[in-house]
Amino acid sequence: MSMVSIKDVAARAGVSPGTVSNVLNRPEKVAGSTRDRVETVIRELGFVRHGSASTLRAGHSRTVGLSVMDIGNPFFTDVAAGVEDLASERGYAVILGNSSGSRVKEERNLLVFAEQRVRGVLITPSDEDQTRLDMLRGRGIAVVLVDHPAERADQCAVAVNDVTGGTMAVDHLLAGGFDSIAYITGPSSLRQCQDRRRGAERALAAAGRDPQELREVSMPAMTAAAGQQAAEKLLAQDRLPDALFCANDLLAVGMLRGLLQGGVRVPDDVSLIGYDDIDFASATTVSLSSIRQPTYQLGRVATELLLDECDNPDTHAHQQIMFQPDLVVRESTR
Amino acid sequence: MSMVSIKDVAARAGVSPGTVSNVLNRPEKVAGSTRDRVETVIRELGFVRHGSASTLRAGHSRTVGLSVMDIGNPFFTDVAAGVEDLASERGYAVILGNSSGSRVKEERNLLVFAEQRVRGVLITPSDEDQTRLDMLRGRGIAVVLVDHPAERADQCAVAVNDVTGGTMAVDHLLAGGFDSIAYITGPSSLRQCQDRRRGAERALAAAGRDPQELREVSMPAMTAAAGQQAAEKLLAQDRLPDALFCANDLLAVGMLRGLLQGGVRVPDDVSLIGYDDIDFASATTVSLSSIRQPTYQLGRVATELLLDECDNPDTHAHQQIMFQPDLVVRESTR
DNA sequence: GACACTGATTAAAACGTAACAATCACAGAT
DNA sequence: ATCTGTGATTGTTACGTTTTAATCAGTGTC
Repeated sequence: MSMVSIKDVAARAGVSPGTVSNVLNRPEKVAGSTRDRVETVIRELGFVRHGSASTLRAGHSRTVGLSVMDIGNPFFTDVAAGVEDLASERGYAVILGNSSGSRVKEERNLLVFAEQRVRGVLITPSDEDQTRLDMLRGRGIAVVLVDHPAERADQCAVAVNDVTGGTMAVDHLLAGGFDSIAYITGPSSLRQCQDRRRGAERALAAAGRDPQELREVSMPAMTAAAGQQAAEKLLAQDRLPDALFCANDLLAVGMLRGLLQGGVRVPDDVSLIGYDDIDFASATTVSLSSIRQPTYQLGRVATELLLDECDNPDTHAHQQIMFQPDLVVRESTR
Repeated sequence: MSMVSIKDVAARAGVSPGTVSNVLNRPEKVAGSTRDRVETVIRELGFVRHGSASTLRAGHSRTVGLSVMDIGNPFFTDVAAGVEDLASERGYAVILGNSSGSRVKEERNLLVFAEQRVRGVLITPSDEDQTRLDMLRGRGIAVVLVDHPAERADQCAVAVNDVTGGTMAVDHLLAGGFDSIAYITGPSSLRQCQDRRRGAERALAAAGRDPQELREVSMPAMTAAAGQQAAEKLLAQDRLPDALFCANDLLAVGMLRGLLQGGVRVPDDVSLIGYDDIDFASATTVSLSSIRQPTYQLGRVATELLLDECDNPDTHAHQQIMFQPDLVVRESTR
């Protein structure tokens, strides 16, 4: 219980608390001999800096917040891996918040970030409401959008072109000669879902077809469980589409499971393509065609921008980066 | 930039800072009318409590640390979901640290936890070294072991019986009449890997066979990539085993992929069983038999114990909880 | 021997909050 | 009119660190 403070270290080493603080934060300012002495005492006493006291006095912490929509989705864990790698290289700690797609949970996470006085926040926003983010910025907290393009120029953002991705997916399905195509999607409030749909419609239009004929099955979540329910919905209808475009791989995995259980053969009866190209996509019953995104890079680059904004606020120039997705063809569309 | 503090709120509401603090922490101590007034001012000014100042003064924070071995493994994200759900129900925030199986990263995460003065730590330890955990306890930080039994009685721990699980898996394989069985495992330093092996050997012994005949392929990581490499190793050997027991499902997924690519049929040529029963296990090319663990519960119960130790330190009694695993049979062992 | 200069160290003042003892206002009892 | 008790509020102190200005001890110069 007896916390050892910077004063205890100072007393034991025969220096002032200020010197110990210098050893910790500006080692070059203190003479080699005293530095060594202080460092041994720190080790002897097992001193650990009180982060809160430090943050309070310094006015800022060495942590960043990361808010993701679904920690159970490998897409986001890959992003998180990229964030954490770069952050810890730069000596920052990451506080991870999972909103599970719920607005209130996201709000609560942002509140925690604000209370902890994180240096910056990386967020995959679950809606288009910018006011909460502006609130953070007003508090001097840098905000970078992840997997979301910026509609304004006064912020950094890193995204992947989802319209292009949607077009790629449906172009690929159309090339297979499929007639009726359905789009299996999550909440239509999600920009990702909207954009991928727009891309899909664009592909139809480019092929000289009516974008309106794209059937849609919308689910409240983008999980495997939701995908399976979508399959049941589809099977209950009279006529099955020829090809399915799922808004992410989890939906596709669940859809695949549901279809097979319903006796539908993939790709013989129905073709199927997902989105994200998560690691498991190549391991499913029928391996999944998908749209690959540079996921890890997404997290890493976003963090790069965030830390630049934090550490060089004067020279920092906001950037909006847009990656391009890739088509990965596997069995489910052969 | 201009941070609004408790004093600003107090001035605007015409009360003392102490009263504002009371509104925040012991609302029942303050008269209804003043409470309402203060609360409106808080909203008007957009005041957010300075968590660091609060922690510094109060001597403890409202956060717990969670250190997992591999955030890319669905097993751990399920555990994390359980932890986060209960923690946020109780008003605690979770700081998630991913050690990626590296001892130094785990150490670094624990240091961050100590600096942040978290109230408690939940950890899936990556080795048997208790000194670092005792160090935390010495600082007044509660520690609960997750997915790891306690060898001492002075701590809480929540685990699943891995020896039983290993026995179940190999019992099941033996019941299929398989002759030569191999154990595909991660680092042998991991208790999980050891215990599951012991369980496997026990099953062999109980069947009147020599436990020594269990072949072993040990990989440095427990990922799908490692599983695929293990498959290549196995295929390079002259004779393939009849059945494979993989120490977790990620290894099994990779193994499955590797075997199929090598032209080996599952389960016709080789039977395969994994461990954890992650969500994807039922969606793989050949659906995976596995050993199911109460993963979400593991995280939830561990957090329950941790918060009890934090909030009721005097009445708290340390508990060691051991869950039992279940066998799930699917195609890969039919 | 006084001087300025340099590099190393220190003393002291914050940072925003929680907690405790002290004060206050006021009603009811004597 | 005084006292007591109660509930509401306030003043003050301390938490552990960082930071700035001030002090100190040398070293070399004129």
